[in-house]
Amino acid sequence: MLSKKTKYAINALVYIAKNKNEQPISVSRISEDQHIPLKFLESILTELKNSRILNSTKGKYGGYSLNGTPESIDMAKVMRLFDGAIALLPCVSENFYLRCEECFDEETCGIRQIAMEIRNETVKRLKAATLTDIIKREEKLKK
Amino acid sequence: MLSKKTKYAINALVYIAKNKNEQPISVSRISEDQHIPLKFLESILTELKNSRILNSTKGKYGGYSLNGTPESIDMAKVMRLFDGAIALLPCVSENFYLRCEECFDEETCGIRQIAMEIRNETVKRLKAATLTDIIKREEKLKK
DNA sequence: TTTATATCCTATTAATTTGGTAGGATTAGT
DNA sequence: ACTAATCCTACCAAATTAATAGGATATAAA
Repeated sequence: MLSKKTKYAINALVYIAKNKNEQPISVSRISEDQHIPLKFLESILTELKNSRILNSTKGKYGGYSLNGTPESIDMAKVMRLFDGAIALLPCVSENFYLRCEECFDEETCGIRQIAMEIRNETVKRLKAATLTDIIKREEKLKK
Repeated sequence: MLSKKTKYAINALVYIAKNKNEQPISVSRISEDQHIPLKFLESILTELKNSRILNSTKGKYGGYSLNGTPESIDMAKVMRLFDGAIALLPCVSENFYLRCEECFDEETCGIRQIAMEIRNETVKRLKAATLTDIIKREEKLKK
């Protein structure tokens, strides 16, 4: 399951991407439009900024804008930032590898192999899910 | 991520499946062999029994045995029992559907569609991961 | 230079989930 | 009766998740 943080983050990013020709967008505006608790959203956007997914400008008329193109920001990136590993088992995680404690021999573990296949498939799809892709899908669904 | 409960459950089930020609297998034996805390395992096996995945026989020489064939028990079933939904979003869960609170219109939600595709793929693979399949994979990997 | 409106920073808290224990009642084979 | 097993109810501790509080700092415009 995605955490609320990740969902909020993706919603906020999509929102910013949709309005990216405008000025930087303020936390309070996103908070109201997307019904995300203000202070919570603030901390989320700070994290996104710290990991260089967003830019920020301070002061009046300031706010947040995408750092890269909407094609360069995908769900895998956001999930990993807020929820950590995507894999079902830590021992098959690309970015957050940990040995499974209860596992005797990693190399011959049956469920590990399955978890690895699922991770490959899932990561592939999450990486394809860029902001652009998400917005395109929404437009198609609206017809 | 799979919870420890799910991992313990799968390990225990695989263990029982491997020794299924023997008498029913006791919690304490599985606990020792698989390094799973006794009382915790007890509660896990009780849940597996309540949902008819295991049979139990009480009293001396009692213990647990598979209720169905090892082909009929798969990871999807076990995961759903202990961790709930497999899907990344509650609104695409087959067995634990819940409306996404922050979502305005489910029908036109871009990330929902992505989550649905991932769920389909993941569930397919988890259902294929029966006890038999897991054991076969382990045997292959051991060579 | 004041004011309005932003982000930034540090800390704290509340709620939920996860992982695990404790202690005894009940059942059944020898 | 004894032994070894499941069953049952309750409890607890640690970790994670979801937020809130309160102010410091920066910036554009009046």
